[in-house]
Amino acid sequence: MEPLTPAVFHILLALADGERHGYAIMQDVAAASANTFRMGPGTLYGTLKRLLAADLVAEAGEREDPDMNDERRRYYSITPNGRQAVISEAKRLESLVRIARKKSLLGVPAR
Amino acid sequence: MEPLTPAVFHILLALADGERHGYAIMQDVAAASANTFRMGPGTLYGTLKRLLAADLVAEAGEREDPDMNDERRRYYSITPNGRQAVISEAKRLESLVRIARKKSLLGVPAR
DNA sequence: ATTAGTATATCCGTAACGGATATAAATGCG
DNA sequence: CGCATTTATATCCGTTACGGATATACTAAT
Repeated sequence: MEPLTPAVFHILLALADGERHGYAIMQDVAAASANTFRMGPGTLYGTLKRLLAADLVAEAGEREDPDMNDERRRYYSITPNGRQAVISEAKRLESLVRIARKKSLLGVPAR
Repeated sequence: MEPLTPAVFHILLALADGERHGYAIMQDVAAASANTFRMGPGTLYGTLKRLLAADLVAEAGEREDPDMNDERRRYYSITPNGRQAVISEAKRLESLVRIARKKSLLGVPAR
């Protein structure tokens, strides 16, 4: 199944620490990439649909929070399969970065 | 232009430290990814053609080495544009890995 | 009330992937 | 030598994914 496409990886990464609705994922991705990677609605909802079918993401139950309850929102959470997929993709990327560093394409490791 | 597709990134990474012919790139990629990522000839030569058109890669002159001179081989080298593209893509990946680490998807930084 | 922002969804053209296939030269080996 | 395998490049084409445009409608702010 790997490697994951950038869109898939970004979505799973956004969901890794808690469920989110679609629009929030879009904002998260834009923020996380410092606006380097812009994911339009076509990509987002299309990808989300595929992720649901592949059981990497599941639709979460309604928010119980009485206030922040926008009827329109649909919440998504990452599945065990999805978590496993992000992890192994993250490891793959890590090893690519390591190779890039070995070839002097990157500076001192920043963390 | 970014993000780069995995195929593009792998090819540029393979060319980053010296020119190579197509088949050698394929082997390099397989080795670098520990056979995680297999790039068939369709992807390789198709992508190479696009990279040539985009001026990220250029066809290098003939090998002067008299021995290892397989007439069939076509050698490719990375262009300044190509180098700049791998570098910024590598930085992008680095920052994604950093985010993944922040979300506890990765273990202790290995280097 | 009207505008801007939030939120989801589909359509569809384009680009990219990637397996299959073709071709042929170089190499290894019994 | 003769033959199989590996090396090497190339194209074709079906399938998938991306991503801009568009549509719809609810919410929030002034």
